[in-house]
Amino acid sequence: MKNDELLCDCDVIHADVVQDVKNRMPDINELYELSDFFKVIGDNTRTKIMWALDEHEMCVCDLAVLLNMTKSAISHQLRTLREANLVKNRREGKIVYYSLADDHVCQLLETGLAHIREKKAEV
Amino acid sequence: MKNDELLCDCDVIHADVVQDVKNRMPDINELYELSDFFKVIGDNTRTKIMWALDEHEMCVCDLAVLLNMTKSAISHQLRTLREANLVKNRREGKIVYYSLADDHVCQLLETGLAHIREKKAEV
DNA sequence: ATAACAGTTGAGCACACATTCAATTGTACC
DNA sequence: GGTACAATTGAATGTGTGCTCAACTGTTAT
Repeated sequence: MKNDELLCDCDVIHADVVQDVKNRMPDINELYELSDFFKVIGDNTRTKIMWALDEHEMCVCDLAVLLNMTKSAISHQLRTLREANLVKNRREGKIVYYSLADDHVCQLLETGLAHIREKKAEV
Repeated sequence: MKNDELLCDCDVIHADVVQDVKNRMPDINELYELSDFFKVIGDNTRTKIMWALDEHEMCVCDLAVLLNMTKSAISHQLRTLREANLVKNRREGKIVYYSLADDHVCQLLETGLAHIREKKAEV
């Protein structure tokens, strides 16, 4: 079976460039992890949670009140964020406090926001 | 109708913190744009396209060959990237060449990759 | 022990979205 | 004009995922 020919429906135009780029591309699995990582950030609820936690550590209830959502919904999203190493938590009795994992995270958000504002200003 | 009470299923625990964070949160619409922006980056195909374009400007056919996908699929994704101001293009005869919109984009990807590698090293 | 409540979890549903397929546009060459 | 091909587009399909709902866990206090 010639899978390659079947999938791509065109002739190679710049074979040298393609080969060169192919050689220099990062590890394919790392790219998977990278897009998955950005996918986690790329959700409105999770973005709001992260901005909130950047201001102050909060418990699930606080976040639920702030964003006007159920504890369950918040908890599900916090789990996703935790698994992506974006937030960390600490338990104090019945209450679990969440905060951003590190400054890295906040920095990423700021850079993204800067990009948006910049592009808007250009028009 | 008391929508607030219906949605959030818990008592306020740290009312002062919640109020304080609420006051300092960025504009809600800007947060929407921000998460949408990261959502665009957070796709495996688009991530691969961006890394490729970071190495060299390429036409749709080149990308299709490189990633072993149809021109149509690539073109759809390029449109999404263009609308998010992540890539730009120039026409030369029949061929349209794509490249990254600016260094900003590459920087974001690098930061994300650094975060992943860092977290992996911690374990 | 048991009641109360913060938080978690799993299944199910509804919606979003990446790819496919088929048709169309834009440009170059004859 | 007509053909060839790069690229785009719209509709349809199938998969992924965010929220809901209900049940459950962990901790505190009586």
